[in-house]
Amino acid sequence: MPELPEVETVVRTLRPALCGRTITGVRAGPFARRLRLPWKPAWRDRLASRRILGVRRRGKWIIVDLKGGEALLFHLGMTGRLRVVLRQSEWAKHAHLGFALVPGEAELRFEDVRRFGAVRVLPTGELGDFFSDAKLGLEPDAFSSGWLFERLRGTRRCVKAVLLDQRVIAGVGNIYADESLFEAKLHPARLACDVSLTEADGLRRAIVRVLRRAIEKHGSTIRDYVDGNGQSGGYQHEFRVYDRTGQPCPRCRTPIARIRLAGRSTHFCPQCQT
DNA sequence: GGCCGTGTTGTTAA
DNA sequence: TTTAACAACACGGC
Repeated sequence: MPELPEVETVVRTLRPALCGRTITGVRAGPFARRLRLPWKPAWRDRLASRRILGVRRRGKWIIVDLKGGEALLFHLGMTGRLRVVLRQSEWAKHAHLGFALVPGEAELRFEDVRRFGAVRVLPTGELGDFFSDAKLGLEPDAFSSGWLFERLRGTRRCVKAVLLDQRVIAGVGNIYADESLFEAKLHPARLACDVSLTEADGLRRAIVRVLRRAIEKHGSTIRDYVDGNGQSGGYQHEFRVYDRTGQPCPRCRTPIARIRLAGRSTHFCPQCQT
């Protein structure tokens, strides 16, 4: 499930394959179907002959910056994949779009089994408005403990629900919310407004630490996720609570519990997370 | 073989 | 206004 570490890994693996190349055409895969946001035919012309200047990430969005003031944006949703393959290679079953690249024989393919992903083209100058219209929150390494404390203090939601809210922190999803709360020894169902400044400080550090480790392991592959080269991640082997229901807590050996919170499966140690 | 769980985001309802 | 619930989607596992 692509969250910040997976998206960051995709960006890092795509960068050397895309930077400096030129998009020569866009084609639909043989099994292409309507995505959450339908592809607009006019976008093809806005991409044609554009040289790729860079690839970057904002939250869970992937931004491909193009010469001439256009940007190609991807969101992987739950099962989206973005990878570079040879143009003549067979289309995956749920491949929706292919972006041909020169020089060379490569093609950037967008695949998405469940079609919760999104592709769009925007003028680079409108990116700021786009993200502010979406009320996208701060990157996890860009806020202070005091800021997090204030954001938590102002709401009566569970602390985990706040972590998952992209309008507060951009990029954290279900897996890393659970792992960060374990690292911070915070119970996921704690009311956000009851989290102290000291606890908020620990939580901020935990989030940054967990995400950094996950990026070092190239993200987590549960089922669908692969990086821009089609490689799986390794952080699923480092999970301490996520998907470890009933297994001993790595700190105190108490069996990991699982509850439903904010509509999501939530894993935690009932002994050492309080 | 039908049903459930899976997680992200946008929409709807309370 | 804030918060929770739900729909969208396909597939693996039981």
